[in-house]
Amino acid sequence: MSLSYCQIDPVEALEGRATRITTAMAEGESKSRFKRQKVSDATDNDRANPYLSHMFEGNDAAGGHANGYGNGQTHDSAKGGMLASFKRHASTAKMAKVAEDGPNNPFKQGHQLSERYFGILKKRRDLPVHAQRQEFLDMFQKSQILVFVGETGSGKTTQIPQFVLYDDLPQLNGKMVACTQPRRVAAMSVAQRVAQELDVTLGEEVGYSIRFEDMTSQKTILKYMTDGMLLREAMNDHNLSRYSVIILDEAHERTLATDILMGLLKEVVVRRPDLKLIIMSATLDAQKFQKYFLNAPLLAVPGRTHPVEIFYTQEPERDYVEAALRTVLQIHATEPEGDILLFLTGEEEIEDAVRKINLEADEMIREADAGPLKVYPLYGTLPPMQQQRIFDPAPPPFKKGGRPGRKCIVSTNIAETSLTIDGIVYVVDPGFSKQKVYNPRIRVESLLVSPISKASAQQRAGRAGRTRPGKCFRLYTEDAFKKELIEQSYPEILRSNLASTVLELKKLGVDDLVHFDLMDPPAPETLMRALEELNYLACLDDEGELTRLGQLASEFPLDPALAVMLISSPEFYCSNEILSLTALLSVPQLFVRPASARKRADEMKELFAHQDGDHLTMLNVYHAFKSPAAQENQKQWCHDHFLSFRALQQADNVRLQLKRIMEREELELVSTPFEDRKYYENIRRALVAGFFMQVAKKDNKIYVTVKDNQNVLLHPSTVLGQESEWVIYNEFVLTSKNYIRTVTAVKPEWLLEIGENYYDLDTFSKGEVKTALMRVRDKVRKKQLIAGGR
DNA sequence: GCTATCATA
Repeated sequence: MSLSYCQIDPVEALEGRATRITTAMAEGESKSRFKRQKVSDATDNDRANPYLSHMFEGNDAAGGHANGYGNGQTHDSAKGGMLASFKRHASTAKMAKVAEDGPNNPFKQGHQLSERYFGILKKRRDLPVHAQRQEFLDMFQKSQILVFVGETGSGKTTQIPQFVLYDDLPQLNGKMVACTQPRRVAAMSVAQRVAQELDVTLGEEVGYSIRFEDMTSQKTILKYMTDGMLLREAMNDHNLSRYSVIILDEAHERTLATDILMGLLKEVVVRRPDLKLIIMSATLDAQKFQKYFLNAPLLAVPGRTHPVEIFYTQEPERDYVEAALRTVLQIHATEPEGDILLFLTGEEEIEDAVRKINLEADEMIREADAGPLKVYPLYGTLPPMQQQRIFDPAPPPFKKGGRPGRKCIVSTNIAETSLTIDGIVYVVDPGFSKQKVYNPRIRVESLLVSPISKASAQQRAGRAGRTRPGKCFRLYTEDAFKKELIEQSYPEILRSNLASTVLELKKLGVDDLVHFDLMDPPAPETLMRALEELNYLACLDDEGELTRLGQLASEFPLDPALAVMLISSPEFYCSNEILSLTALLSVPQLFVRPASARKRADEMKELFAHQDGDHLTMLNVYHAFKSPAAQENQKQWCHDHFLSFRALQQADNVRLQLKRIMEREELELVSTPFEDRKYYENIRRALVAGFFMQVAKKDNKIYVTVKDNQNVLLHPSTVLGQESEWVIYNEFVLTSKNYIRTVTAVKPEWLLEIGENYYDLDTFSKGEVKTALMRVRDKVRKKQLIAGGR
């Protein structure tokens, strides 16, 4: 298909390109490769600026004589105040307007509304959703479930929960309104914005709840939270009884947590007729939500955006990176002022592209009198300081009245949803992103560069119209867009290993997984694999019921194998160490290896290396990080040792959270004395308790995974030598070859002893692994016999 | 001889 590409040497491809551009410019046909198609709406959004709040003092606690001002309505009574005449689910937009107009704060007894409040109120009433407030209320009051469609810029995330507050009055019966977000930053910044809009202190009437931070109190009536957080709460309160209304925002993103919540809430609304549910989504798939929720009524509100012109290539591009670079330079040479956003797939590709654009731009400046061009990379693992640079203003022209300067941001799809950059006028979309895929047959998750969906393409285009009309250059044909791109990306639940999810569902009280009503049910094989995995981990018994161990494991925000390893670790006298290791294994890569200093980075890593493997090496790193020498200036220390400060900090944070759960569940925190000969051996044995299913055995030169019989290689980043016969691994990475990464040497006797059920040799197919294990088993038996005989 | 999209508890 035309979206695929053949890899050609990019440098070679780039040569001869400068001429092409110059010719194109000279002939005035710079956009000849593109066919103008249609005008689409782009995005704008009113989302809160997290920095905004610092501009205001934001405290009105000093004021507040309660008196019945104006409209003869009230003095502030204990119940209602400004809202005294409101009845639950019987209010009108008009009534809300009167209450909003003050002068007293309807949600904060005895407080007058501030000047800032009225300033914001004016702007709020300009938002598209406000025109349909009454319509919204009519539907909300009539129906238990409502699907709400609002394009970006409609104001749905900030306004709808407030509309709900005025009509649901959760304070009257001690309940809350919840609004979920897929991302933590969004939950935080939206809560902050809405607290301002309601003229209350963040954390009081309006709060948020995310992992590591609960910014709510007894007073809270509106709570923004991550979808994962609400799911956690559901585990201990199957009816989510603290809430009278639950709003699932950004449902179209179809995160795993959102999908599970939808399935769950579909059941909860039956048990709780008093609970109302609002599903908020972008336009495209609204009907699908409606249908899933038994034809719930739908309300649609337009967004407010600037138009974006879309251009397609006439012919498919062979090499999307080369085509992307060419397009960026062409825009710079020929288009009026405005910044550029280019979407590529990963760190290396992006750094490479940044380098090349810089080179070419310099040449254009020298030879074609082009304006200055600042190029910035953007991806998730980029240090925050460098991420911040994308917000720097574009460079000014070289001389007054000269050709305009601009910035060009080369980004992963982090700029598609998570980060918005103002001032982007041109988007270049090659049509690819890295996506997670799961192969249940070999139980491997991997990342693959794949064509994006139509919905993603639209989202990307929208990024060009945030501040004014923009243009989007799609590096594929219109035909490819129409015929080859799927409508929506596959939801995460269809692309993941579901071991964690199945454990969560069990804990949520869902017994019959097969009949659990999910919007997109995963393949039966994926479910079977998950159940099998949990059974081997002894989290589920043979009947599929949650065991005591499974109950415990579900308390931890960890993959089941990691949770089981942690819970078992006191038996191996090393729970303190496994606690650290578990935290380290659940954060991003510790070791930093910049292209410019690979050798020095490797030398530094050598300092921490442990001959028995990467897990122990990571533990050494953590211990060194916590040593007095490093604590003095952690950041510098990490930098000097080519370690990721962010990852280590995060690991510290996770460790603390896990430790609290250990203490709550009365799991002992113990260590083998460091001087003890068995210090490291105990840790390696504990590893086996969680990862006995991820073992490989050396067979001649290559390794073969146990049971799945996959040929694998040790990842070159390992500290382990080639001589270890049996290894456990943390992950299977499928790139240029099959690699196993983060590996540690183990003894086969431990596998038979600690992973007893899995290592029932009758279940093994004939082969080198089985024969070797049988030999080990016989040896162990003989030893036991002799020992027993004495 | 190394290819980490983005999130989440």
